[in-house]
Amino acid sequence: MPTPAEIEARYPRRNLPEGAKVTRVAPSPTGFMHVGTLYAGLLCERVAHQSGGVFYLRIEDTDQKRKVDGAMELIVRSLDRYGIHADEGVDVNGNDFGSYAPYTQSVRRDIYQAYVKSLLEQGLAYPCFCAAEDLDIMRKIQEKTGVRPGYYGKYAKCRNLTDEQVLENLKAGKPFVIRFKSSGNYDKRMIIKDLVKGDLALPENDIDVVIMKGDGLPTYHFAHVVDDHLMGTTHVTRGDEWISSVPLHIQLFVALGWKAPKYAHFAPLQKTENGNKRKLSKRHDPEASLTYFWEKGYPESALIEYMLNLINASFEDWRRNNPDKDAFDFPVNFNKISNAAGALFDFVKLHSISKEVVAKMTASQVYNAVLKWASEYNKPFADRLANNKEYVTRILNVERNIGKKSRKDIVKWEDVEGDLTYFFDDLFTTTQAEKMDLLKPLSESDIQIIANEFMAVYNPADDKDAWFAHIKAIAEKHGFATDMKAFKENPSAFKGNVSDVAKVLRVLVTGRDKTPDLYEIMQILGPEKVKSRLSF
RNA sequence: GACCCUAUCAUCUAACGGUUAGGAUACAGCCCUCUCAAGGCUGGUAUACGGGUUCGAAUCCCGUUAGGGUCGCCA
Repeated sequence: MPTPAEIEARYPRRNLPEGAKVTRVAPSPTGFMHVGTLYAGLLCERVAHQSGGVFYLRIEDTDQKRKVDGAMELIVRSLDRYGIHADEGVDVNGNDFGSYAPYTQSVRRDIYQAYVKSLLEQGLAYPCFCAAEDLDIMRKIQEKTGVRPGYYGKYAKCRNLTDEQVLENLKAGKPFVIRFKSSGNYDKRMIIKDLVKGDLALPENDIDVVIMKGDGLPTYHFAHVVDDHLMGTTHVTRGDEWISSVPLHIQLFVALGWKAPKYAHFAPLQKTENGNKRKLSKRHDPEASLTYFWEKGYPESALIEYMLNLINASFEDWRRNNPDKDAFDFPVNFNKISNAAGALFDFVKLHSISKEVVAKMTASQVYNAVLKWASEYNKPFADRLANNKEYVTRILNVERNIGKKSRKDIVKWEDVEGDLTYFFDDLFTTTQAEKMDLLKPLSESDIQIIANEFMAVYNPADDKDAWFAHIKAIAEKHGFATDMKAFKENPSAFKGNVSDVAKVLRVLVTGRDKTPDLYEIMQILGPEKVKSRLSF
């Protein structure tokens, strides 16, 4: 086992310029990627890199029971996918890169143990032989008698075992854990400076927490302190469920003679249910998992922009003033994180952001993204896309005026297939009856006449104005208003207006009464398809 | 039960003792218009409640209520 001095020598203090921040994201390999991990990762990555510092990835796998195969890969790929790249950490195969390796806690066992040993020697820690059942009973008694539950003060039974007693237990082969011998006074408060929450007055920790478990691995508390010291983390960013542990963590830093990092605790993402807000839960909420967003095909940049918006509300203004900049250029600020009570994960807002993001993409960018999505989640659709690249790209280009007033109707890649149905004969399944239903007030013979007359004059070579002139002419001939103002002033004088005539063509050609620009649709479909759909 | 945190439109939030309480999203209406979008314009009973402090409170203090969190050999 190395000595603390040897370890310190192996992990020297980082030599970084003034103000450079070192942050990390530290997920557990449970096989579940929570959106909150992306949120934290994005925040930390931005803060570190915008300050000229270091962002690293650490795998917190001290709970071997929850470890899942392939989880490492999921973590790395997830972050990668959203453009969050660590300077140090592990790769998809779990291999380390960076000079503070290893970055997987279970591999750092001897490091933690060296420090545990040192605390033991200083009398700042002790072995505890209490069984889980004994602790349960103790807790129940405490609850019943109304005392604060926990292993502290007179309830810390193993705290004052003599060397002989300890030796005896060890000889008997009794399992044990190592506890920190706390000198804190619960009735005293300590001021904790938090970058997000401000100053907090928290009671000192007086609980003799477990720092090393029966399996020889550290608990989160101990691993956090040892790793963030050795790896030189300057800013610890994590969920605010950790706030009440900060006094303990500070205590541990002091006991080990180290300087504690700065802390930034953010509130977890919430959702509403039955009128109440609650934490997004991995058990109950599919949208808590990043895989949900992959399955639906939310553009990565949309989720990133949405998260930035939650991190700092000023992102919106920044985006409006910098429409063409990369979202990663947005300066993220700890102090402006104000989701004090926990922000609701708002899909309506995400959708609005996503529409903007997609509207800024070119048709071929959209095509590629949809194809990539479909290859994984909708194979038949992927084949169709691959076999009709130019055709689909043309379709996606309808009313796509980059930088100008572009259509904003695609939220996520999943939506695209449904918008394409009437461009393919085998997907175009609207029946004659359904069409007539959509055109309801008009009679079938009226519809037939309009269709026939349009077919007679339809020329694919016409430009849009000429095309529309035909529709107007038909409208006029049959008593439909061509002047909207005139129609509005006296609707009863007309059979309808031009839009009703256009609607006939729209429904016959597409099977829908709401579509993008009909002229462009006809151009893309080509005269053959247009004619066959207009004929009865 | 103890301790901690939080409370502004439906939602995310701005305001850090002086604003007609601002913006975005959503919603509604109007305009534009071959439909739908997009775009433009307009709109709405927001400072949880009750006390203080102050010339002046969303902002500071106290209490109430409501939410969230922690009290594990899980992180």
